[in-house]
Amino acid sequence: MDNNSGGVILYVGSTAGSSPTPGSPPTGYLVPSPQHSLPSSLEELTLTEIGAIKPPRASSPSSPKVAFQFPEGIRYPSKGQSPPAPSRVSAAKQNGATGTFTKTGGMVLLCKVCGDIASGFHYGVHACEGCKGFFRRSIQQNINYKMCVKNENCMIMRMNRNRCQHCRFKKCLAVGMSRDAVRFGRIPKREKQRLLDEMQSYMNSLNEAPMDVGLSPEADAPPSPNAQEEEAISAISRAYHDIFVNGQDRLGKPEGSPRRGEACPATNYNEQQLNGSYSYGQPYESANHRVSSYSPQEPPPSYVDNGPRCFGNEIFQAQQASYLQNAGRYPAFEYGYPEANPQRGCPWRGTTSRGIACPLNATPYCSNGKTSQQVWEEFSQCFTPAVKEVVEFAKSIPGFQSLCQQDQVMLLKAGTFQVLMVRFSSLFSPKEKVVTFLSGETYSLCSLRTMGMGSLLDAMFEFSEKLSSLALDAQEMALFMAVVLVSADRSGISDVDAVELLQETLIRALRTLVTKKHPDDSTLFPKLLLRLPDLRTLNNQHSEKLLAFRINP
Amino acid sequence: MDNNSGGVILYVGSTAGSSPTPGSPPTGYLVPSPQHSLPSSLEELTLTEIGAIKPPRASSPSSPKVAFQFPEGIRYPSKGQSPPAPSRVSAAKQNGATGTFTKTGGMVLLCKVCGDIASGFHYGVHACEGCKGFFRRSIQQNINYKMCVKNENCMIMRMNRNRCQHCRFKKCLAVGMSRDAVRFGRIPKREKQRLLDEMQSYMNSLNEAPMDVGLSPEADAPPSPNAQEEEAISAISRAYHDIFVNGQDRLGKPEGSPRRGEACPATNYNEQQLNGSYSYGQPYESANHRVSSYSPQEPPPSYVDNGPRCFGNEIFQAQQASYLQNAGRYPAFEYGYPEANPQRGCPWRGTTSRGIACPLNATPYCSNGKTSQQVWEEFSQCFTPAVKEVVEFAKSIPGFQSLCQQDQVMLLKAGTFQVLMVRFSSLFSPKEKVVTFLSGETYSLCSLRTMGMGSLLDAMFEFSEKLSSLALDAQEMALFMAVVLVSADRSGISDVDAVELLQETLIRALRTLVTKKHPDDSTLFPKLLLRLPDLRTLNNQHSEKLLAFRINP
DNA sequence: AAATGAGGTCACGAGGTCAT
DNA sequence: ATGACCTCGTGACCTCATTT
Ligand SMILES: [Zn+2]
Ligand SMILES: [Zn+2]
Ligand SMILES: [Zn+2]
Ligand SMILES: [Zn+2]
Repeated sequence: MDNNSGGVILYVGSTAGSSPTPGSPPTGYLVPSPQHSLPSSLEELTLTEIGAIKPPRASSPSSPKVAFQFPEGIRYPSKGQSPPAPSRVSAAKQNGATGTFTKTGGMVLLCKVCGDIASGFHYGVHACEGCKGFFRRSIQQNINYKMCVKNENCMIMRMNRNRCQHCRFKKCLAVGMSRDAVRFGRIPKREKQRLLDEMQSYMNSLNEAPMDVGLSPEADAPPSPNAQEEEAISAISRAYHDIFVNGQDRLGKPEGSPRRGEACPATNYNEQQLNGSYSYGQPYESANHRVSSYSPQEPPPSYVDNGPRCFGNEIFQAQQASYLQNAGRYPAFEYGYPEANPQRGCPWRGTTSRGIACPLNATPYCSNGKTSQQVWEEFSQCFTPAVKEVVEFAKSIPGFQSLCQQDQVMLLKAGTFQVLMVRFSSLFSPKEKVVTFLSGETYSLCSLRTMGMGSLLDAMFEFSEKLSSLALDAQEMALFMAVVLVSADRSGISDVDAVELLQETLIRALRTLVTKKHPDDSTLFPKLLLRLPDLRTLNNQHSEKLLAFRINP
Repeated sequence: MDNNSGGVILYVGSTAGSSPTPGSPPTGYLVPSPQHSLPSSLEELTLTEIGAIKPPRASSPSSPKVAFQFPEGIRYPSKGQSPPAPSRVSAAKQNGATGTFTKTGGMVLLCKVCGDIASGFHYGVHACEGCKGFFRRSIQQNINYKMCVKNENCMIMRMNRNRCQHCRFKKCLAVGMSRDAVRFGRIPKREKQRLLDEMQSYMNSLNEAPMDVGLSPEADAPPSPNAQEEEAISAISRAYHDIFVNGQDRLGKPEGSPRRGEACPATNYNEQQLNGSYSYGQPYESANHRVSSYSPQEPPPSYVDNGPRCFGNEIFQAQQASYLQNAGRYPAFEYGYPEANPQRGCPWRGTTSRGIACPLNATPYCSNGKTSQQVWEEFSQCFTPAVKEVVEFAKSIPGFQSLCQQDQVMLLKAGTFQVLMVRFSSLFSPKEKVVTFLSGETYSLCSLRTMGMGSLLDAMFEFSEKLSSLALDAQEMALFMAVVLVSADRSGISDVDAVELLQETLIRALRTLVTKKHPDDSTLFPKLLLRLPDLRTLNNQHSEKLLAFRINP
């Protein structure tokens, strides 16, 4: 891959940059710069901001913004500069390393020596300002750096490049820096084209075969954030489709065969942990036994994704999809549940006995004989099959399985209800205040209210209304669900940082996606995020309701 | 993390381009650079404070040194740059008492570890020569300082920084010093500019002059759609400052006279509605008689604070901040240590009887005789004053008073705790797991835990950590608080649309602000929004905790 | 003319020094 | 052991030669 020209291609993107123009109207996430008209031609590609971690630097207001992201990741101070002049783009930089880097047709290159952002092609190699200066100094005064205190094999990275001059210089030479490798003047057209092609194919390869992970020639090239996003988007979209849309049929089956084989690597949560009587919902009080002493767990936040790889971006027409697809597909009995099986169409249809258990079926006449508590308990039970799907879906989120088991379980406990709420929100029809079942039957809010779920139902309707007004498509819905899951309450999470990291990645991916699909509506993304608090509250209300019934039937 | 490297910015006078003659008195403030004119009074004030801060520096009593011009930060001297101001300022050094510290565009930064004047950005943090050297020595020879003789929670300040190496080193790490965080080379313009802007906005917020925002020459007067945003930003920033910063002193007083008169227009909520035993917290169950089980009550938030002092972030680093602000006000000894004088500084100080009621004082020894419930109840009561401030703050949010009274009340009920959580989050020091009071005392999580607030406290710490990592400045904090308020649960809201509209406006304003201040960090805005779900959960946990005590003391 | 990198410049901070 | 100073390597920016 990158080779000769040295340097790792990081990002590119022709989507509108999301970095809001500083000072300019806020609306804009994305808003491509005015003067840059888009394009197809290579040269036109503008760097987009990657939503990344701390990235983009916006230059002067009108200039095309650039963004890039940083590979390494943990934290860095930002920096950057903003030259009024269009040509040289100055990027922001994170930690101390940075510079004005050039954007070659929309890509950011990394320093071949230390991985920092390259400012150009120096001494024959794409290098950052720091390494460039270091190399210059090294050859000018013929220095004799003092021997390496270690084994002469120090890893040279942005953060530690100054710790061993000996090894840094060695690395410089190793990657090919040389006084006579200099190239003057502007980049030859064909060279530029070559770079672009390379990038192009690199990007493509990411889509087709996400196995990039270790392929980078230089060990130090972290996966570009963008690639990460793309992968997350496609992996999650696919999982969504496979599991929630196509997989519908499996809903309720006692045992599920691993998704599509490959999609479901290994992990099997302890039945004790996540099963049986699910009590998703904020694990508060209960799960909190973690109290004082923190649990030891130390799962490495390593990232690598195992998830299924993506394919393309087809656009599924979401909710309706599953709705339609499943109609008439489930044999009622499959949901074997307590009582029998009442209505058709209801996702948890099989779970309930004739109009009893499934709360959604809880129309007045259905509540015969059962106490509210029973109904509620069953209500929860009904979700068992759907819960399993959520678990599968979770597993397919790139990075989710890298979390330690405990954390995976905690997130699922706290987030499953929320994910399901999103998933089934289309069943609520806010306008008419009715719940529509797969069977096509509808129940009015009023009738359901008699079950004692008044406020919860009101809130659910409200939520559904807001969500549906956003009119998300399947891909967006999928990403959003993933975000919802990893945004669940962190109580009981042992490695919060790892979760946050994952969350950040997914949020970024969501923004990228939403921004791409609705470049004209910059409010969509924030609106989506604002649904999260509502979901938490819904989750709490649900948990409480359940608890209330248990304590005080 | 990152940039803000932390540190307290102190503004010091500015002389137009006159590089301070070393040794010469700083008198020369004034003549602010063309575009930046700051109130001279302010400058003087600051200078004074500096003097106060470094008192012992015996020798040169008159050493408030430093003066500079406001950096040319804005204009790029394209050609021969002529840095009028010598970068390295050697402060008065007559007797040998001196220090070289850098003045970044007219401001002096304080050591994040001990509060002394910082000499630069060392190991990733603004630190003084002493702490820098101390940290260097600590990591070079891997030292094992002997255990702290106290509770490992020694306050580290200039005067006593050498008393406990263990705690000093701990503090160094806590504030982020690390070999991996070093930054070499010159400060990127961007960052410098950012610091300046922050200071600027801080200065502005100090002034009443709300309209500062765009004093820039060309600032377009035409009311753009952003006008609304701009207005919201300045109105809210001002209110924040007036109410939470200046008004601090009133905290804890049983009764408060209306803020600064004007700030408190008219509206007075029915005492019955929002008063006495506040029950902010999610109004769910309660507010709407909807539903079944739970009894409504909600308690108060818990925390404490002390105050005032923290403003945002970069600008004032909590403890130092209070240190600074109070300088000259309190007899120096007050800052002493834990043992010193417990009470002062605690906001609800006045509300409680000696060391009893204030939950934060609820260290084991304080909880004498009281039941947990009592403590909690009183704890809640303590917030009465702070709650009133939130009400005032709410009223000053453009558009808030346009909502119907009921909705205003509902939002306040559901959102006050959350606003307070944000407001006082700086009192929690996640790293050390302690809560710091104005008095300088810190209470460990452990001791507070004995009060039975375990999980809630854990969550609060977690939240504080996340929030502080975003390093918001005062303006951002203000806007965020406004957003938090209007993003509270909507249960019981009669005109949801109106609230949503207001929310949207505020969100937009927040984004504009954040984007303008951190053009290089596009993830900040989403990160902020992601705090909302956490706040909801915190709110619920809090409500529950309170309820639990009431039901089962 | 525009693009682009070698070199130079000098603001800055890591480390070392040494009086205290 | 501390911390005020000092030295020198770094790297953000700039200028200018070279090439398209
Ligand atoms: Zn490099
Ligand atoms: Zn080495
Ligand atoms: Zn210090
Ligand atoms: Zn100590």
